[in-house]
Amino acid sequence: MPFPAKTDRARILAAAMDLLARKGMEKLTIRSLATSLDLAPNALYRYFTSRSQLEAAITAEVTEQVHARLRRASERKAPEQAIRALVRAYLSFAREKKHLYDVFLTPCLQTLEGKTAHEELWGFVIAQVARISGPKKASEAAVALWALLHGFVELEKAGVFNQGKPLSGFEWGLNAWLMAARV
Amino acid sequence: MPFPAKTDRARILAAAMDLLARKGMEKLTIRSLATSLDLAPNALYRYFTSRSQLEAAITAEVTEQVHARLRRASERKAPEQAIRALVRAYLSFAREKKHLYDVFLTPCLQTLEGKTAHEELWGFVIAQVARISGPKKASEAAVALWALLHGFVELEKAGVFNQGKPLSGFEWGLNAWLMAARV
DNA sequence: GTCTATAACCCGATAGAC
DNA sequence: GTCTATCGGGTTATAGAC
Repeated sequence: MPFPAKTDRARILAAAMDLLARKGMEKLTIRSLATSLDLAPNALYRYFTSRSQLEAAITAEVTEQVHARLRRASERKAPEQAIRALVRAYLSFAREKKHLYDVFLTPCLQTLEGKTAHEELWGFVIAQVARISGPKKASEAAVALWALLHGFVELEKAGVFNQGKPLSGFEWGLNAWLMAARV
Repeated sequence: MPFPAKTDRARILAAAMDLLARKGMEKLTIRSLATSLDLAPNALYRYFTSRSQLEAAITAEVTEQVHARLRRASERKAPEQAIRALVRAYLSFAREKKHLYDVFLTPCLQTLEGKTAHEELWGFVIAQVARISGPKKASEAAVALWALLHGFVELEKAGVFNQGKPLSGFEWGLNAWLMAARV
């Protein structure tokens, strides 16, 4: 074959993740990505039909990374310790991989049949919450926990509380959540 | 003078707010904004030195609108009713003015001497929270409340909880917050 | 079938005439 | 203070080499 494939979808995605983590989403362009792979820019359109398709694939990949981290952090732990470890892992991911977290909650592609990476992660969070809250209020408590986590990350990044001790505010909120969630 | 001013800063900002509310941030370009004002694109650079300056001014304007809404919603109410009204006003703003809320928590310009619109709003929220929590834990409780609000808005928008009754999840979280905040 | 090359259309921003 | 003209850099999309 005269033009053997010099790349593939996984290779492109890996290069995109690397570029995103280092430079952020605005600097991740088709051209810069192609350059990092030693390809002509439009060669990428054979694997991703548009930039938004690429973004969706990136979001799915980020979500799987978050999911894996939370799973590892909470496994083989008592219910409440599992939640506390999950929370720490979530916040440290958001801080360590700022640029990845930026695209975490944007629309994402389906991974398996009819299920998005977000939905799989959501199911995992509910299961962990149910261990301390029981199944009855697990869904509601999980919404509140995730909202607290995500809201805290974003507000801290935006710098709205000038020096209002944001982290202790988060811990106050987590304790309030635990008080209400414990069965 | 051969070229009398056809516009001014307030006029441009008003047109930008209108365009933003109707079409969203991606459609708000220097060119589209200039067209809506019947101006050449670069005429705007006399009033805003860059697009990011314009965005910062828009964020300040949005923040002032939110601040005004929350203030109106909570005035002349008992502490806990004021918080509940403030929360409803916040969520309804986020839903009614989706595109405005999108830019709410991005960096914004100073309005008065050395104070951003965000900081002024933050001070107001702390004061409202302090009415039911006391001054001691007001700052921490305010962080948690705002995180819950913002996180809920964003997660709902992202559609991560497939049909996990998001609103009842928020109310569950608000009740948990109230339990812990009440002095 | 995949890559190269290029066209046509957006964007933000700047230079210089009036 | 506004205009025309233009630059550099994004994007999609297509024609054609191999």
